[in-house]
Amino acid sequence: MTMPGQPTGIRVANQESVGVRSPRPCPHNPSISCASCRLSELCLPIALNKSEIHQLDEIVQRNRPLKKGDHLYRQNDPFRSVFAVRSGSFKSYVLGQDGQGRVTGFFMPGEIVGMDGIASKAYSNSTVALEHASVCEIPFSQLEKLSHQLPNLQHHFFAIMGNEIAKDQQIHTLLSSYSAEERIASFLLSLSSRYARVSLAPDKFLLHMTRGDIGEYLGLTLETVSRIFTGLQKKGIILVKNKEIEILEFDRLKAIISS
Amino acid sequence: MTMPGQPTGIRVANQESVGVRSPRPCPHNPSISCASCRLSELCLPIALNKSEIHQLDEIVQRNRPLKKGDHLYRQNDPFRSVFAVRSGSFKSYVLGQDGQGRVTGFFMPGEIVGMDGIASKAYSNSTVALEHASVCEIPFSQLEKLSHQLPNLQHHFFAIMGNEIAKDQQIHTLLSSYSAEERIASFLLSLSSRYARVSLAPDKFLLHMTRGDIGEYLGLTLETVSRIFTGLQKKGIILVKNKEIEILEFDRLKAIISS
DNA sequence: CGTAGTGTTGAATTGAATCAAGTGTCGTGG
DNA sequence: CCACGACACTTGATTCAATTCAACACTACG
Repeated sequence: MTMPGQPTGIRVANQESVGVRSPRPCPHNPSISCASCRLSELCLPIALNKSEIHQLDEIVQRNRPLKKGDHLYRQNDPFRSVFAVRSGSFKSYVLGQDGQGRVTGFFMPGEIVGMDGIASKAYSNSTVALEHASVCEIPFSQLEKLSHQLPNLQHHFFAIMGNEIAKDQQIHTLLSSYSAEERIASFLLSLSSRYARVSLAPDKFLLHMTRGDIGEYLGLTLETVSRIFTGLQKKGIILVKNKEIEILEFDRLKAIISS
Repeated sequence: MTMPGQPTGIRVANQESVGVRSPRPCPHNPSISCASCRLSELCLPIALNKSEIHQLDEIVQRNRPLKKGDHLYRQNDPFRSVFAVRSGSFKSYVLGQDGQGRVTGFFMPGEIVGMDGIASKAYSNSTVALEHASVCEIPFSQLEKLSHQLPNLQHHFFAIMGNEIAKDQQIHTLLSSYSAEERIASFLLSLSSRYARVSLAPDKFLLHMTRGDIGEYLGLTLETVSRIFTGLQKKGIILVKNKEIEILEFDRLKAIISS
């Protein structure tokens, strides 16, 4: 089973070194339009025609870049917008009554964050940048209005939300019946295919989150995450160097999950 | 252990539920309209005016009742409709590669099931009746069309999906950081408030699912579920008699969660 | 350069799983 | 209507995977 989060299209990416992009406009550049954005076929504009994309463009606010540790929004903030990640990555988390944080998700370029606030009109978690990052802010009331005019957009946004629901159910399964090693293997494969999706190397990437973040997300302690990483490395399946992960044997990593 | 959802069959319903209903039309009655449905203020019609409800009525198909064990849909079936539970209850589950089932959700009257299929155009889980039950089937393409005409409906369906996403994230937190006892306490309180929502006794109700189902849902074994139930009973917090649960002390049950 | 945050590794502990009887309940068919 | 068999549930003994506790190493950054 693949992990939530990717429409599974194992696209092979360039073999550039970690984090290096092709020589396109700076990914943080706020002046790019939806039409020219390199994520347009992953993000909201998918399935829209030129004129529709232009209308979408009108309501999208391209915010200034966020620094590592900057919050996009906080738990209980009034809900106004959803955000399309443009560059960098984010984590969402909630604070338990004991002050402990629980990570509820990681978000990469082309993914939509903030949909948990739609129903209650307040965000139910906080979302913070894990590295330099930028987003497109999409005011939800305007998105609704525009969706009402553009059936394609309405259809696509229903699909995005449906995908989020399906993904969450996969995580439910993951947490309720997978071992620690299976969870980590699943997590790495999920990250890999999400990197592939944005044309970054699927076999060598940086973990911008800490071991503790991964543990909270997967329902494990940070010590267990660390031990599993070194275990997988000893087996020759992956290579771990601090925050850099290289997947050496995809097949064996996949085999762990379908045990 | 039973595989969730064998096609088996034809078992007739057990005694009527603990909470007694007011003497309204039979809840399985297929001839009721949205306007006259006693769930109208929980279900899709909320926030619609009379004429809008009438239009919704036109696309809703009131299917014949399902018997315990009947499937509403199965994993990989092409997605066509979402379903509003009208009476009875359902469970959704996926089959692991080992043939083991994992329960992904339980659904009660007024709740919407089937949204996991929206994105991929195929249901990602199977859904089966836990007792005599009936549903309103809402063909999704028609719901989309109508949503496009009725901004209120579009808004409300976005909210329903957003609510599902927020709910799934809470389960994520539950599974990733709560102990067995906390999970069970949380589960019982969730059921309780969902019974209250449909005007059934919140302190005394039947568990239509098995201990094994609950275990799969909460990431526990059926033995652990059973032990926790008897443990809570010994503490005087709940009363367990086979499938019947009575909550004696809500406060202490709530206190378990915020430990 | 020092400090705080992050990560690794080891040893001891433990919560829940597993293994194993045994009882209770219900629907079916004799 | 009763008896049988399948399934559901309980309870106990044992095991084990992951947590907890603890010490230390690395890295990054002002």
